[in-house]
Amino acid sequence: MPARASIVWFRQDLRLQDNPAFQAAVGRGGPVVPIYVLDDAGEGRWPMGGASRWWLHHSLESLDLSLRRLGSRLLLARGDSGEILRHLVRRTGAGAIYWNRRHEPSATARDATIEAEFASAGVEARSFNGELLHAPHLVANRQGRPYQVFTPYWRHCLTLPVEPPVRFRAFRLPGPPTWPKSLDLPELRLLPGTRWDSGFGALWKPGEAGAAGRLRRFAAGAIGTYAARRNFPALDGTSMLSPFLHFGEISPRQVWAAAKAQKVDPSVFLGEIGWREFAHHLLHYFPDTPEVPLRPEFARFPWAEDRKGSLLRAWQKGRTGYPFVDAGMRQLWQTGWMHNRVRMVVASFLVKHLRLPWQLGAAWFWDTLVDADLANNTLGWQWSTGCGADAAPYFRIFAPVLQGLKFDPDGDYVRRWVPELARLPQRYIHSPWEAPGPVLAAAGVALGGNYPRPIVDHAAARAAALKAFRQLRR
DNA sequence: TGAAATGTTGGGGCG
DNA sequence: ACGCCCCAACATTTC
Repeated sequence: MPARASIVWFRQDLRLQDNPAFQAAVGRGGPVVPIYVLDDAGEGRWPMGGASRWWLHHSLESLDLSLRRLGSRLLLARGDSGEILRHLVRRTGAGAIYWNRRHEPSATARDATIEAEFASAGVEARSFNGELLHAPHLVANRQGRPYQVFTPYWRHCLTLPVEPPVRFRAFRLPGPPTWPKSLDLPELRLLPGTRWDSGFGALWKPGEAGAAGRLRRFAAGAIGTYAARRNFPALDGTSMLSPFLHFGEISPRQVWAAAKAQKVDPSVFLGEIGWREFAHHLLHYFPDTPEVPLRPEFARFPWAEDRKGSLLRAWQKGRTGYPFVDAGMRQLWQTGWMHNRVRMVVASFLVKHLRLPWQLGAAWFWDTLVDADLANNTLGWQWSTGCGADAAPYFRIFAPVLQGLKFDPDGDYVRRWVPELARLPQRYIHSPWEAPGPVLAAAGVALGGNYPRPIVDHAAARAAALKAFRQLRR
């Protein structure tokens, strides 16, 4: 008797290589029915943002193409995951449904319900870990408590074995006798109405092939100089794998194996993979941290008034008057991505110089980053604010001019993303307000005209932030 | 993966 | 030769 069909429920694992759920379905030998379900209500308070939807659109297109090369295809649906999957099981007579776990609070709760339902209905429902090197609930310190400091967490993880990636090779993937109904990709309406995404396509190739290409290039090149060059945003010194990892177009095990295969010491780079693991570990144990500070005293932090939202808007648009900050915010808007050094600087600026709530920054990043990831975004913002795990101490306030001088010494990053300052001499590129009038005029810069004056004074803002943080300590 | 203030040291100009 | 001052360079402390 031929095996009954198995359903593969694709989520944030949009790949065929090293995909445990997909591999389990293939291994069963019967027809395989791949499906992706867009379930906004199932995401709780965090339905995917605009940039992520752009990415998802192209990634689904790419996965469908890969499956079609094997004589299969990707079914698309929109709505309640449980309902759609129940219907699909009935329609295909499937005997099994497999998926790779996600670790966000809303997803784990929903998946547990779905798994239990199918089990009691006699359908084999199994979930796998394809998203992380180490399942978050299996890592704890000697007291059985979650780690709250990165270094001991990662030191512990480095003693654990990492599974080698599983290679998938096939010419044909058996499908069902007739394919159930599917939405067409445009019907998911993932692309924006107004085309703010014009700059995305030139930089990004979403999908498994794009991910593999980027990893190959990074492993053959920049990984060797990662430690020395990663902090300079004008250089191509980082892997830029974050969106591919978020959507699971490549697995952390594949990244791990590729990094370990190089002659150079990859430990600084792998430490960044470690931060991703740590973020998921924390979100697992502290599921309300996307909204609530881990340190409770921060509930009474004296945030500044921004009645008309003009400070927030200036930050979002990259018009704060601090070139390094503005360059970062414009890179984000135009490409859906920002260099990590600059993320730390702009986050510190929003929270400490403007004293606006970190949740506003997290929401903006969520909507504009192609790599928006609930665990990473939450960790990053709470870390920057100083209200989270292993957090920056309250007195650690990045000075936007100094950060620019240190990490963009030639001003190339600013010139690229803030073109109205491009003709300023290097000496003034990070502090145009210090330039003499004739120098500004010669460079075509009109402060308060085509480029703003600083919206806050650095020294005064720093003093006010320190005062607010001192108040919190009592 | 912080910045600024304060302290220390030593070379050099100068009376 | 000596003391004094200035200041750069670096170290330490503080927020």
